[in-house]
Amino acid sequence: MPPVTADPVEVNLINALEDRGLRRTAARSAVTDRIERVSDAFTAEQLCRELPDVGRATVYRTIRHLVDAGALCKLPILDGAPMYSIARIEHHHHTICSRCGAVGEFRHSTVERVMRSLEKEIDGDIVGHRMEIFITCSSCLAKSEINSSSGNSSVSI
Amino acid sequence: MPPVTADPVEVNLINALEDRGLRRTAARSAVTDRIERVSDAFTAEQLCRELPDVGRATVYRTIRHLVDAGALCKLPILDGAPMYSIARIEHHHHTICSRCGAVGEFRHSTVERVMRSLEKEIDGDIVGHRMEIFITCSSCLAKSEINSSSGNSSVSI
DNA sequence: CTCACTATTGATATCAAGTATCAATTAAGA
DNA sequence: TCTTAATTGATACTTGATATCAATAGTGAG
Repeated sequence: MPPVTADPVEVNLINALEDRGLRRTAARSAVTDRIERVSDAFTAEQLCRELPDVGRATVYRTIRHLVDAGALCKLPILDGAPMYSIARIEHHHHTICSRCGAVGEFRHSTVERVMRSLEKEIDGDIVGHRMEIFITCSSCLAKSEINSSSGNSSVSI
Repeated sequence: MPPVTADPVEVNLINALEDRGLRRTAARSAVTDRIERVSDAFTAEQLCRELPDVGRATVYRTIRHLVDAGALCKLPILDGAPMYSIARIEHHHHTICSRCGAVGEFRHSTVERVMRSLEKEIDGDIVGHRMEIFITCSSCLAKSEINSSSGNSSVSI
């Protein structure tokens, strides 16, 4: 079964910054290039470690610009540093693997229908919503099957 | 229109701690009593300020025990300190007023149905989900109506 | 191309939330 | 009451993130 996807948009983070009137600089390009190469969600500290020649302040500032531009999603992580992922599709929700932390995006019309039906029941005006689905992703499932068939039970949650 | 509610369970935080084999102490009672009196969501720092005679470490520890016991929900706030609210109903989602921060709980069977239909499409096993609805609550709506008709705009966000 | 001006950078200091430490205290069962 | 282990809280520390500000580097005008 394929992962749930929907209308991926072209990702060009440095352009997203220029569209907001920000200059194209070496430091910003280094940050956006790196983010585009990371397939998973990442933390700010992680980026700082991978870009030792870019100052911490610049990494944090660039991330903030990208979130403001809507090019990055800040994921509502409960513990530890917040994580970010590229917003590849317009309005979407996230799947988060509770074992490896891999983040996926999905869009589902039923979620939007739920919102409309809730509108009648909620005591106030709905201005937005957010949904995360916690999963064990297929590669983690595969790993644990290998481990359990070999008698090795080293899966940590 | 009434707020959405569902089967409120009796809340007794100190008992929730005792059920987990933790002692009933003056400091813990002070913390749980305070939490039970707070109607809204709160932060750890807020509790510390309101309980100057209880050590910070104890406040943080007690909150963690309550979350572990399932008696408190840790809300996934994107910016600033995480907030906590009493888990009054079994499995539920949250409404968060984006103006005043008031947190409500709701349960909706359609959300559960969405999960079941997504199960077929997601690339992995679903192990949990979370949903937050951002609203402007009825009292904030009322305030802004009063202000716009009287010209007084003292609403603070 | 050069100049002038402003945005940007990044080392550093600082802030804020939260945790670890550990000696003193206290709850609770024998 | 006594004993023992749990609990407390002052303090130091860790971590994530922001503020400051002098030095640097884009960019548009001339």
